[in-house]
Amino acid sequence: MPLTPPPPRRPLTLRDVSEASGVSEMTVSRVLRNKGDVSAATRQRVQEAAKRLGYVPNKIAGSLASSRVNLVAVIIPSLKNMVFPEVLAGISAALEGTELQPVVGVTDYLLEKEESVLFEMLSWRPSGVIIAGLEHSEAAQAMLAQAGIPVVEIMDVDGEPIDACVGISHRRAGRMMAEQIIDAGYRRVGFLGTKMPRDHRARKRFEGFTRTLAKAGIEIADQDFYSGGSALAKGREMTQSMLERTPDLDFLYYSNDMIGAGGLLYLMEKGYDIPGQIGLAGFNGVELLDGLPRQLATMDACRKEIGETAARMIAGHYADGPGSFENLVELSPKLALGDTLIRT
Amino acid sequence: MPLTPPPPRRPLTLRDVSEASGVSEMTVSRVLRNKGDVSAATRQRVQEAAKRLGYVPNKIAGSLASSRVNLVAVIIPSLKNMVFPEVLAGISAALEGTELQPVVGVTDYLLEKEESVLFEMLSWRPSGVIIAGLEHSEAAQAMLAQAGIPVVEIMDVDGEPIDACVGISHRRAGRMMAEQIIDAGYRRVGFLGTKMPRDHRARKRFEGFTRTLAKAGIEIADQDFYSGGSALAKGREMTQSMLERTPDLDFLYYSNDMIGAGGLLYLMEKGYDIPGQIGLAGFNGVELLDGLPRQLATMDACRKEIGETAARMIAGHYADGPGSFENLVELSPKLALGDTLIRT
DNA sequence: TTGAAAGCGCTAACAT
DNA sequence: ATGTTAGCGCTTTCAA
Repeated sequence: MPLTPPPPRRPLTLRDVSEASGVSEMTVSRVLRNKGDVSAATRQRVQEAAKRLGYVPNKIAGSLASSRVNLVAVIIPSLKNMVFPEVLAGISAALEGTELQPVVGVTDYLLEKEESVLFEMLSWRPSGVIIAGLEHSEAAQAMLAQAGIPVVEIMDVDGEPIDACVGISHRRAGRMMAEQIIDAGYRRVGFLGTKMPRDHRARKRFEGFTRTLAKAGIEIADQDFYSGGSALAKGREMTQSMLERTPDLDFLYYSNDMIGAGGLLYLMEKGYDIPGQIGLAGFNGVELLDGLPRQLATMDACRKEIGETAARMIAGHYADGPGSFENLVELSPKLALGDTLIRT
Repeated sequence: MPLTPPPPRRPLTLRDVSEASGVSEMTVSRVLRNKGDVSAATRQRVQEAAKRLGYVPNKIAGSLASSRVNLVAVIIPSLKNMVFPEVLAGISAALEGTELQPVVGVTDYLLEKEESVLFEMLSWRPSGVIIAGLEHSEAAQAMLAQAGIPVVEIMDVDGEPIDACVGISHRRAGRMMAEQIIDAGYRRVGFLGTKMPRDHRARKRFEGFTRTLAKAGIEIADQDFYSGGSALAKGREMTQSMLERTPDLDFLYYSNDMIGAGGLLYLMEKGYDIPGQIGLAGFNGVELLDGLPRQLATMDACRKEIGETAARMIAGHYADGPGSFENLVELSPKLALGDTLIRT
């Protein structure tokens, strides 16, 4: 009895579907892409054959032939910092319904790695690039400028974008928080942050913050920077040691909510009166922390909106032509006073 | 005065580098890939020309010609659950130094989306697939089986893998926790979890947990499931309402550490004696929570190790041939008693 | 050590 | 509505 031949180890091609359906490769291609006019009868035969065989189109070949790659390169520093998955969610949401798909590359906050990841991604000839920050190596800037595709730099607007840009001003965010703190009457302010020379956004917030305090005649009374380890635990430790060193502080500004939460938990345990005796604020507005005993004052960095806007810029470039959108969008971080910063 | 010609809008090709360096395309290709013998002099001229022009190779064309795509498709349910970025970190680490690169697809815990993401990724002809879970649609299973590339299903080993598999047994994890709780003398146990019919791993833990309790003659005294919202806040709310409903509970088992942390914070505020009056445990061992006032009992799901092992399986397949590795690896979740489960 | 020819699997453009 | 032809930019293979 004749056996059915074993399934081929070689991936199927359009030709296989063409032969199985008795229709030319070109028409099969049309059906599979819903392009051009194909009679309902032919369409059905082709679809049936493709499904029966389990045909998966080869996008490598398709992209080469059409010189269109429906990928958007998204380059971010990390996935462990909740901020970036949220930006990504915004990007995915905005790309939903278009042909475009995000592809993520991670730099670990390393400029050299950013460069190599960028090179790698550009070699796939994506339709656009969304990249975190405005600071890149010269080579990276050259690549982006030469790529001939829309480039959106996100998260930060304090600098010179290569092409388009959407984000918040971190200098302004630092300034806004400083103003709140001053208005609320705090005077002995400590700063706790990350030891990340590469985190330009944190640096800019710090600068905006200290300058605004300085204008009001206030100097940072103490500061400390950590690296590595669990942020919650670090916030705890740093808060403890800072208050031992400088007991008369009446406000602590944390460069992210996670270490702020650690500080909050520590101070509550120690019986500090918050925000009377000491006020607290973080940065980012991570929903993750909503269930803390007190709601930490913070500032929302508009992460989802940034992702959505950036993605719409790229999609718009192809749908409505270049220049169909504002190419420099500054969003306004929203202040949330929570329970740890006295209302003015 | 003659102007230098404007930079071409068209991306550069090998041909451009060939012309600029006066060397054949083939030799340029050899230099750029470090393949075959090229004289040092030629090599240098080519590299110089490529760098000067800012040439970025076209991997689309390269992959089509060589029919090798150095991409590993990684398909996971979400990026917001810290677990998956950690698995990813393990994958990236293990792929470092190989030619292979991970590319991530997200399913949002939806089987249909998993299917479409898988189809999309397979159409790029990756060198391997790493996919979370053992439960897939029939079509997805067929695609994976037909793809002709190594497939590693991760996170879970309770089921039938298509090809290779690495993870923990969630049934066993549930059982282990139940045994600890029983040994510690707790008898009135409540369960708090996520309302995710698609989260098979949480379901299996729950099953292993309840069955083991049942064997010891203990029935779950109360249970509740949430969906959406901040996990910390939900843990808080659910704990409160459960204890109002069933005040005599002496243990709460949470399906993840985040809601467990919410519960812990709530109970500490209310002045419960933990773990004397009531014991607590979560699941996952998220480092994120290391700074809590008490260390929550939990179980490490070996996330990084899972990622590393899966990636090594794919890399090994190409480096040392198929069958060069164990294709079914069960890791042992490590129990961490913390401060919320009495030691026996 | 270098080059020339052929073709990867598909689609744009042009027939019919 | 369907088919044919000619590449897309690279790498494989073979020849020099």
